[in-house]
Amino acid sequence: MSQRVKKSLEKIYQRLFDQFGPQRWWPAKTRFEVIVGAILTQNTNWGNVEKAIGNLRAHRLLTPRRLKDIPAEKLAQHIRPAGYFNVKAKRLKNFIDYFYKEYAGDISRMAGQKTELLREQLLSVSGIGPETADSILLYALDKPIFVVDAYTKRIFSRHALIRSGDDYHAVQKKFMNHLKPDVKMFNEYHALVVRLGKNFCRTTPRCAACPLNNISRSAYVRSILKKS
DNA sequence: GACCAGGCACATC
DNA sequence: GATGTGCATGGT
Repeated sequence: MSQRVKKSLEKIYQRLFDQFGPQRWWPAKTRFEVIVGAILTQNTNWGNVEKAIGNLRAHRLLTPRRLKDIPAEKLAQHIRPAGYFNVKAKRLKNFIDYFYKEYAGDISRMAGQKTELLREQLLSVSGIGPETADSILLYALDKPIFVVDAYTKRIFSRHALIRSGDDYHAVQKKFMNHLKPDVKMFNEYHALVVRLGKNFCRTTPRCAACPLNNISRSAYVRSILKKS
């Protein structure tokens, strides 16, 4: 473990938190709703997901039992605004099948299981990849897992804390090897990265208003940039 | 009208 | 193992 990386990751977290404050993720009423949202938000703007969730709520479909009983084709029509509605309907049904098979549709029972086992199980469900699995673990089940997304890769490679070619697991390891496993902090950290990514770091490498501006000029980053 | 958004599975080379 | 493609809506 590198002390400099640890310092940088902690400093960036602090800077983002000071700038944006607590993000209060995940925006959902129940843990089950978090899981539904995690699948619906794949490659999709959150506003569209809210519309789909609104439809599900209006039709009283936001329970494991109701989603178990509804056919995928019918479910797809309710979640249209979230995009990819046919594949996402199947993915929700795939999760529900697993959820009943392993935990009888009981979220508390699921939450009582070990993180590593849960992650393995979630990844075996067709339609749940690393980011969705980790979002479920962290935001629905309160497991200390760091969620990586496209923003994380873009922002932290620009700040030379990861390599641009690093895969999901490599990036996740970087964070988890250098930060204490803290559910509340991991929760905020990922949400803050998304917040930053939405507002800054879109196209230009560095913009003047970015809260991380002078962090990227740290001695550590300078030394990395010099080498490359 | 192009481009993007809190991915993933599958085909092809 | 790397790279390409389909899936689809709604906002900017």
